Amino acid sequence: MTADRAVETLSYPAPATALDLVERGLERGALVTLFGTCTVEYEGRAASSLGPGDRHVMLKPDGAALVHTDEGQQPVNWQPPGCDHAVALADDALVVTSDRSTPDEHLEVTFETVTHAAAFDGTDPEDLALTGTEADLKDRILEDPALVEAGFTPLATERETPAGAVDIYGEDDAGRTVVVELKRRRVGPDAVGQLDRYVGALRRDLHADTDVRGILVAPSVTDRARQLLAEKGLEFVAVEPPGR
Amino acid sequence: MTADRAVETLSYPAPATALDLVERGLERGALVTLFGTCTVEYEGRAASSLGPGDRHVMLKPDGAALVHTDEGQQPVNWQPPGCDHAVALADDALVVTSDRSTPDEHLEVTFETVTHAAAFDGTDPEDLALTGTEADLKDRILEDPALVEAGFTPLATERETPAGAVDIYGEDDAGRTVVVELKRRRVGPDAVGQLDRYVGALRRDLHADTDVRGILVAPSVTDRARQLLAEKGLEFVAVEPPGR
DNA sequence: TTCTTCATCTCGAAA
DNA sequence: TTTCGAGGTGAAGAA
Repeated sequence: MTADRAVETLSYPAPATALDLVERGLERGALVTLFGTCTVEYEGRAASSLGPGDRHVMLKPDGAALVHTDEGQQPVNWQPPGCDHAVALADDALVVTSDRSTPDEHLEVTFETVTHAAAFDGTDPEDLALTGTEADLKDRILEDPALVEAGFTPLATERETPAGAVDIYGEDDAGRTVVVELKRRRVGPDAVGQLDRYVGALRRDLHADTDVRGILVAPSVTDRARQLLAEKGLEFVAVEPPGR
Repeated sequence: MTADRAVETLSYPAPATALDLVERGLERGALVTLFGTCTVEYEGRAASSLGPGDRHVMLKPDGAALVHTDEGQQPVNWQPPGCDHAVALADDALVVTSDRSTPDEHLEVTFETVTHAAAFDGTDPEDLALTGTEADLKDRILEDPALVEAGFTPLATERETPAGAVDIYGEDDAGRTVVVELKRRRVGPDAVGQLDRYVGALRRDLHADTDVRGILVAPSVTDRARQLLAEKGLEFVAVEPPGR
């Protein structure tokens, strides 16, 4: 990048002109965007084809590629970070490709018209500070175990079992083993199945005379999940994640 | 939009000038992008804060908002479709907000410097044609049920049970009920739990003398999932999804 | 690398 | 509207 120009743009460029901007942008580690009429082909874990339309393409210096239409939060096509971007001319069309291996994946965007091209140079030193996650809910429970039930004593977090790591492992006031599974939001049947796997694994792992209780801690449960909890002999306690 | 200008751009605009472009762009249903130094605050299902840095902001006419850094496939902050975008000036800073209710969510991007602003007008009449999905795998099995096992007869798809809909419901050559759960990729313990829920629900639903087999059909399984299958008395058959 | 689980998951379909 | 499961899920942390 040049020190005095953090952005370089072109409107209605000739394909060769756009090619030059994109090539130089990728070369210097800029974030490159294109808007125009294009088709998109993808082949890799699956395969897709997208006919002509106006879309926004973003090529990131870390190798990520995103193709956005004017609708939806998710890109219509993409490539994850670590891909190699390339740009070329084919029959007067600008062709952008992004490839990777393991797994082999190929994305190809062919612009019949480039409406706009840009290369942005910038830095972002900041990390996102996020609250209200499952980790925050765990901290809240550990600070005040009575939120689960009076007399509950946490003994370990992320305790390993043959079925995976338990969110909070502890015991109740009668000395019975307690497995707590945490969810930051309303839960369905999948979370019950997860808790049941941990409880089952611990029942097999510990001595046969050990009683194991399973408690699902979340803001709320669906009807089907509640029924499943009853069938499996598991419990539910309503707790909101902190941080609003 | 004007018929002869499908894109409108500004480089290093004064805040008031950028405000004007963004307001008009949102008004006419254009896709609006901004690049510059900004801070981002979010509050809703969770809450987050992001200090100053250079980011790319995209406002879609359907109400989606995306904030991208130069790294990662996922936006660092976002708002789903259906939100109301607004833009304003505050102390000579350009402030972009995006709000929705149910749930109440608020996103606020404050630009200390706007490097670039653009409004794109376009249309996208095409739908993505995707192959290699679970639906394609289902079609493949229905065309050739012997891929599951010789003598397997599909009787229904999406058959409802108290635990949810079964991918393929059928019977084997001995007349036993068979529940097939399909996955387009290598499966872990979660898929086994899902199949087990369906099998359990059907065992309760059908007469007690009915034997119910559960078969997981996927390209491959993890070790832990295979062990879980054995514990639950469930089966696995390796089948690749078609397409490619 | 693979495995496992979380996610402001998103998205679509069905009830 | 809520519920449920798929997704080219992505991303993080651990083995």
